[in-house]
Amino acid sequence: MLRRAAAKRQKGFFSSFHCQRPLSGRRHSPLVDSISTSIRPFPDYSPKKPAIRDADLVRSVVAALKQRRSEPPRVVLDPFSARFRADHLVWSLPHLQSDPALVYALLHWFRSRRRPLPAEALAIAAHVAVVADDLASARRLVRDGLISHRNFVDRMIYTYKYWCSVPSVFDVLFRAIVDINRLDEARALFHHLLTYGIIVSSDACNALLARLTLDQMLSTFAEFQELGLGWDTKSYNIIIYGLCSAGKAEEAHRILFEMESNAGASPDVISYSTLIEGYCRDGMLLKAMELFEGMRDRGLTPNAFTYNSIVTLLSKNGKVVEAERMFVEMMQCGVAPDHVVYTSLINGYCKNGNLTAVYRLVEGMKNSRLVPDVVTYTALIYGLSRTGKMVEANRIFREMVSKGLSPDEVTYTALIDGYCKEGKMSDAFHLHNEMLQLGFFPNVVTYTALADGLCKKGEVEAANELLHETSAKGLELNAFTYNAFINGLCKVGNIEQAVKTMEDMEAAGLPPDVYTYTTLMDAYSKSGEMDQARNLLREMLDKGIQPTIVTFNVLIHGFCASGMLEDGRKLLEWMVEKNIMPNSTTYNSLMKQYCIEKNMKKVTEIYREMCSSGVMPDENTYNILITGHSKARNMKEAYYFHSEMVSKGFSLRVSSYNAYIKVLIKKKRLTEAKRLFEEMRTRGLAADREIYNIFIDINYTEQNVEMTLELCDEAIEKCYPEPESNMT
DNA sequence: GTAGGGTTAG
Repeated sequence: MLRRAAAKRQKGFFSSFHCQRPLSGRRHSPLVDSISTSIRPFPDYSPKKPAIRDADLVRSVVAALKQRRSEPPRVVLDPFSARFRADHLVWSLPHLQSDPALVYALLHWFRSRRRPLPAEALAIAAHVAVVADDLASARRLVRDGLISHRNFVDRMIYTYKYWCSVPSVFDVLFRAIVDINRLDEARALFHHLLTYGIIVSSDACNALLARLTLDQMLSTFAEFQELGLGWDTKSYNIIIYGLCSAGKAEEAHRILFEMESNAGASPDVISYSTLIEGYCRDGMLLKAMELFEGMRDRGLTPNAFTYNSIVTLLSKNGKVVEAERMFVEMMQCGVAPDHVVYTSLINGYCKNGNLTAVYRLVEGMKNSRLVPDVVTYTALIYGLSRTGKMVEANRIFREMVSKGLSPDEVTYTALIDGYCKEGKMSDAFHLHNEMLQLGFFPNVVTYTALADGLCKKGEVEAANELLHETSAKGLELNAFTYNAFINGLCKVGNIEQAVKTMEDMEAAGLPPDVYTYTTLMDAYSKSGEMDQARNLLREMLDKGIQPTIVTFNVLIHGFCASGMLEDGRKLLEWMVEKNIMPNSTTYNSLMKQYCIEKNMKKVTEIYREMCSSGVMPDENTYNILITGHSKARNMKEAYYFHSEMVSKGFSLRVSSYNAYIKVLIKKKRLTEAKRLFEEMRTRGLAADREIYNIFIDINYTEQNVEMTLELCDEAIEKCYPEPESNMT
């Protein structure tokens, strides 16, 4: 009798829980509808029934929780602790369904008793949380469940129907699986849920998409779409980003076209900006600009990201004036440049060495109340370092630290490289040690800068040792590293070892590039081995590596210096054909050799060609022309170029002074000769013995005793090397 | 779901 009453009570107690809402998959695609015969219902849940004593305990616990909710759960629940098992927990949950806070409190207390939460309890609590729209709790519960129970997904499905859950619970589940990187499991869940007629949301699937490799991304995209998932704009953007990151901007562009014809997911600012960034990364400015205009035509306003990609590419290509034009346009269009865009432009001017513009932009940033961050400071330090302003670079470094910003390995490397470029290797290594002490890890870029610094000082052996240590640390040397080292070997005259290192480089999976070849060609050129240089050029071209202006200049210089002027000229023609515009260095090589061969007619011809190509003569050009014309006794030409040179603020070098002064004396232009001789002495430059002798004679003849003696002393000091002493 | 900083050749 008693047992029957208890049983009745028990039934009544548990039948108080009912599912009111219809259960179904939230979204049905046509495909899923068409195969709806294969959709199965969610399983029925048949929880184990409690015995009477258990039901009583559950009832007491539930009542206590509900009635004493203002008290700490521990105080309320601890008295039940000894008898309350995992089963009681599950049995309690139906009575707390409408009160998620109590569900969480009970679970929390149970776990605090160092008892593992059953998968079922976590699954039920997750359903309760999602139904109550408490997604943050749902995420935590699901994550817990997934990490601690292998069968958690099954439990979620098993409890779904009974707990009147909603399909979005599976979005939470799916995302959590993705978040813990169990990507295959996520994919399997997508398929499994389809059998219940549920399609995971595109938003949850996007999280999966973004974590896949490009190939998986593309196949999953196609596969899920086939299965009825309607991907959204964000999904397409992930694909565009994936393709662009793999250097496949053109394929990404096809995706954009696809979006434009697909009403469900039209491209937005991010789609365009991502693709523009992709083209910019590949250096395809025209394509990027085309898209930039294209997006505006479609009524999409470029944002700071969009502008930044273009500003960065222009800066990288040395077109910093155009970059700034873009920057100004951006402001005119009402898009406020942020600290990233400022940093990009600052970096552009730093590469350019234009510190005036850099400081102007820093002011602009301040006026816009934008705060420079580590990247901005690093760009500044880099700009100062590469223009040799190490004192100022250090000051900025300290300023950065005093503002609470921590330099990182990139900041340190910029500063270290500055010292290396100045040849101050002990300062560079001092900073390297400081980095280590502060717990920063120098990387391959840092070591490349250091090795290059050592190489430039001729300390190739030390560089070699450093690079071995670098490798021993597990850092992988890159093409920059090899090229710097090959250059070091070449500069100490060890071409053989340099070529061997190029082979090592290739063996290490780093194909020699245009820097490697140009370095070696330069070495062969300077040692007069033009056949070897030519062989390398052929090898490089066969590999499809395009020569740069530096490559051409190296070779033209080599051919000219070896007296092979015709080959030099042919290369000049060829570079123009290849649309690589020669610069003053190119023409200087040719003019210098024609001067040596005393063929001033050719020199003039090339000079005219240079001017008509719009290439401005540099200081070296004037020195070559003045020396050449002077030696050919063309005083008028020498005079003309000297005047022009002075007006441009360039200076003569010693050999040019000597040649020019000699021709002036020969042509009896003594006043001018004397003026230049004095100018030379003021600048501390040593004239030829011949010139000293002439001026000593003149002064002696004019009875300028004091001046005569002064010049004699000076001539002895500067033109007559002291005989080596045998006394030591 | 999109952007910025450091290393190599004349």
